[in-house]
Amino acid sequence: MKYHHGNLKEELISSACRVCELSGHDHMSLRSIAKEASVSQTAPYRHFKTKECLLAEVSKRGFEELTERLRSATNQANKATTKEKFLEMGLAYLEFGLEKRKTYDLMHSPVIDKIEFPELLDAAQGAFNELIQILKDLYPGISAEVLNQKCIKFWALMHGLVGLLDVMHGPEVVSNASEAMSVVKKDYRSFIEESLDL
Amino acid sequence: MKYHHGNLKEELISSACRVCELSGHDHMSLRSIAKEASVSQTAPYRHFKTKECLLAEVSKRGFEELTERLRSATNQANKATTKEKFLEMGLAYLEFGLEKRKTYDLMHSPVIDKIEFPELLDAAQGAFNELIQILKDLYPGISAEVLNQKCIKFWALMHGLVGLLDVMHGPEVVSNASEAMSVVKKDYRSFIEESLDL
DNA sequence: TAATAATGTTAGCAGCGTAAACATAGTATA
DNA sequence: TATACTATGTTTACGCTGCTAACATTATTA
Repeated sequence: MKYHHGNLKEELISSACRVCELSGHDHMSLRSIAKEASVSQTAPYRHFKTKECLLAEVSKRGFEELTERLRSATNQANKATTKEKFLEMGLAYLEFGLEKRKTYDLMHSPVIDKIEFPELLDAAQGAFNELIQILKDLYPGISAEVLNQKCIKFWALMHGLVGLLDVMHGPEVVSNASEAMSVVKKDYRSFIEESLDL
Repeated sequence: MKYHHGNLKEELISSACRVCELSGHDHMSLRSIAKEASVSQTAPYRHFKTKECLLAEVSKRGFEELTERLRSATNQANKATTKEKFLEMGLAYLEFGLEKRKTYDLMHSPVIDKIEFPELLDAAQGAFNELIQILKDLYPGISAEVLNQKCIKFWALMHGLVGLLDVMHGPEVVSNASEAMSVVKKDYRSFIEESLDL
C-alpha cells in the first residue's frame, strides 16, 4: 500500500468523466469520486482547487472529443464529396450530443463560469474550427463575414436541435441515443444540408 | 405573529423565481428561501414534495412568461405585416433568453426530469403554439409537415443562438442583456427572417 | 545528506435536502 | 356549539456535501 498514488489527477478526471456521463454532473460528488479512487476525500484538493475546476476539466475533454469526432467524420468519408463530408459532420455533431448527452449538458451548463475558464472557450473554438475548415472547402472564395454567418447558423441549428429534441419527440425517445439518432437521420438529415443555403 | 402564513406557497414560488434569476438555480436552497419567507426550513415541504417540484414550478412560469412575450410581441405590432410580426417574435424570443438567462437555463436544465413533470412539456408547447400560429398566418396553405419543419428550424436556431452567443461573443457580452440584444439586432436580425426560407 | 516541495491523511465546520414527530389553526360534521 | 379531521406550521435530527486547517509521508533538489 503506497502512500502516493502516482497517477491520481488523471484517474480522478477519467472517473469524473465516467460519473458525469452516467449520472449527470449534478449527481457527481468529489467524495464519491475520491472513494472510487481509493483515496481520502480531501486528496482531490491537491490537484483541483475546487470541484468546479474538476468539472471544467471534464467539460474540456468533452469539447476535445467533439472536435475529434467532427474531424474523423469528415476524414473517414474521404472518398465522398465535400458536401457529403459536411453532412457527415452534422450527423457526428448530433450523434455526440445524443450519445454523450449528460456530458454535452455539462459543456453548456452555467455551473462552470466560462469567464474563469477561458481554456473552455478555446476548446470550443477547436470544434468550431473544424466547421470553418470544411465550409472554406465548400465555398473557396467565401468572404469572412458570410463564412462566419454560415458557421453560426449551422452550429446554432445543431445545438438547438440537440436541446429541443426531447420537447419535440418526448424525453423517452431522446434518453435512448440510438433511437434518437434514427429519428434524426429520418427527420433531420435535410436540416443539415439546407442550413448551407442560408 | 400568526402560526399560519396564509399565502406561503405562492410566496415561496415567487421568491424562488427571484433567487433563480438572480443567482441561478444551482445556488438556490430551499432553506434560504424558507428563511426569506420568515418560515421554518421544513415548511416548504407542506407545499412541495421535493425541491425539484419547486424548481419545476419556476420553470413552468418561465415558459408561461415566454409564451406571453411571444404573444404580445406579435400583437403589439398589429399594424405591421405578418412577416414583421414574425421578426418581432424572433427578437422577443432572443430577448427573453438573454434577459432571463438563468431562468432560461433552468427551463432547459436536466435537473428537472421532464418525464416526471409532463406539465412542463405542455407549457413549452404553449410557446411553440404561438410560433405555429404565426407561421400558419404567413403561409396559409402550408402542409402540416412543412409547417412543423419550419417551426423546428426556427426554434432550434433561436434556442441554439441563445446558447452559443457567449461562445461567439464572450461571456462578458452575454451577461449584459441589453448589450447582448444590441449585438443580436445588429448581427442576427437577418437570421430570423432567413430561417423562413428553409 | 538536509532542506523543501509535492502529495497524501485526519478531523472538523457549516450548509444542504429531507424525514419523523409534534403543535396549532382552520374546516366540516354530529 | 363541541368535536373530529385536515391543513399547515415547528423542532429535531440524519446523512451527505464542499471545503479548510493541521499534520504525515514521500519525492526532489541544493
